[in-house]
Amino acid sequence: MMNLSIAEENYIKSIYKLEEEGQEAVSTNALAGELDTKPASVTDMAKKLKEKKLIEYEKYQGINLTAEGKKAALSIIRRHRLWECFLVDKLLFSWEEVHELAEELEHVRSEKMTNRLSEFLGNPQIDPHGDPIPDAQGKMGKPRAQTPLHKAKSKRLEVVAVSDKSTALLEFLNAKGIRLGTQIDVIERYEFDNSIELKIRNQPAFTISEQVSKNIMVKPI
Amino acid sequence: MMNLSIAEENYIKSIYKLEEEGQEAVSTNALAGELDTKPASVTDMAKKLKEKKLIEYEKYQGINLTAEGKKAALSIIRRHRLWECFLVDKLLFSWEEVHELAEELEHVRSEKMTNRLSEFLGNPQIDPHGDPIPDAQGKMGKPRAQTPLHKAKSKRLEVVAVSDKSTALLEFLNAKGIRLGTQIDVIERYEFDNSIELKIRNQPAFTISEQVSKNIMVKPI
DNA sequence: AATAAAGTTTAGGTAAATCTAAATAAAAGG
DNA sequence: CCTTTTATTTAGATTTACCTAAACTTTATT
Repeated sequence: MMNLSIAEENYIKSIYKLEEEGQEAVSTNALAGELDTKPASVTDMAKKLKEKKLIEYEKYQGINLTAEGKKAALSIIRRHRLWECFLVDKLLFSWEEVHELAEELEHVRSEKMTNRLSEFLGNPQIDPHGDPIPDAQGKMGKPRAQTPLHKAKSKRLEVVAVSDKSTALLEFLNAKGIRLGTQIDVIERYEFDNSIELKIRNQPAFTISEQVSKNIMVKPI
Repeated sequence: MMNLSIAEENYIKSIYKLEEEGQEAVSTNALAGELDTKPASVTDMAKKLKEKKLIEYEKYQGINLTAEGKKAALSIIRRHRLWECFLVDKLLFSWEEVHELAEELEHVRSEKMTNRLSEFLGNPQIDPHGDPIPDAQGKMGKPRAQTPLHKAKSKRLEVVAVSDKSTALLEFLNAKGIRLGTQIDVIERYEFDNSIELKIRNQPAFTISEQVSKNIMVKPI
């Protein structure tokens, strides 16, 4: 596999993420937003990654990963998620602390180390935020059937993942007692602002904004 | 503590190493050799590190770490050696494989993570090559009394550290059955090329070059 | 002490990854 | 369908960490 700089790896990862989120072709602007950089920088990098055959790219037509690009992305994501598992399971970090650290650890590229790490952790299938971990061949266990809470139909739900990994959201969820596996009862949906009133276990009901419910992935039980 | 780039961290680490090896003031050339770069680049970086008050430096007079520079160095070395322990103890790498990987892992700068890693490993005092690990306050357990094998006087010795961490040397030592704690009997010293004939346990005697014996640190038993 | 050799610095340049400002293309709205 | 808005690209700078070649110090040698 090609040797990618850290910057290149970050671009590949972000393109993969935006494709996953449903963008047919990833736009320069969207990518700049995701990477917190400027559109002009994205255009520059797009040319380079096209040169390396990691993306398909035509002026003004957006970006898509090639098969090789996808492979690279999955390898980076694998490393990222395994390190998150390590930080939570072994170093006892809580789930809101690990994303930033894993952003750095993921760039240490050694297949041998990655595979040993996986083994050491018991070959985990999902990371602390509920996301599936690609295997050594780059095959990603398809996520369990899941819907963002704001679109879920049932009243009884279980939290299976969180799509926003920002410290802010995860700390909020901690405070509310929401984690992976938590069972939620939807009490009321307010059309006005799309907020949702819900209840978990024996605690008093509380309300969350659409902003939050969009990022909680659930499945019915 | 200041925010250092990876390049800056590597310079600091190398300066520390050369100072330890006895250089009163570290020369531009020596540092260029250590970092596998060119003297002109060292001069450039020296100016920057002086600006940041991490080194003392005057044109043509060589380089020394300031107190702050020393602190930074010890923090990097702590991370490096803890990761080496992790790789050997937990991921079951052998001692010749871990130096390069730790060179990358060491640049992930998080005190919290470093301290948790240390705890997770049982607060080890020495790394897989026998070098002491600085504690969270940057205090380095002074190495046990040790001499390079080529200067040792006694006939019965124990290996306490290896100063060259190159894969080549460590693989050679593996092949010969020399590791930390190994007991060595010196059979003969040949003045001609300063090679040493030695014997370990029940194995047949063999000879090592001065190049090798210089890098094996021993203590008498 | 003069000169040669070795070590170090300066000057000027390059590549990667950014940026701003200006130019250009695509999309959206009347 | 023409114009305005939005998105994207180009051009030209900047920063970091390098480099080479030439100039300059220091040290060693006659």
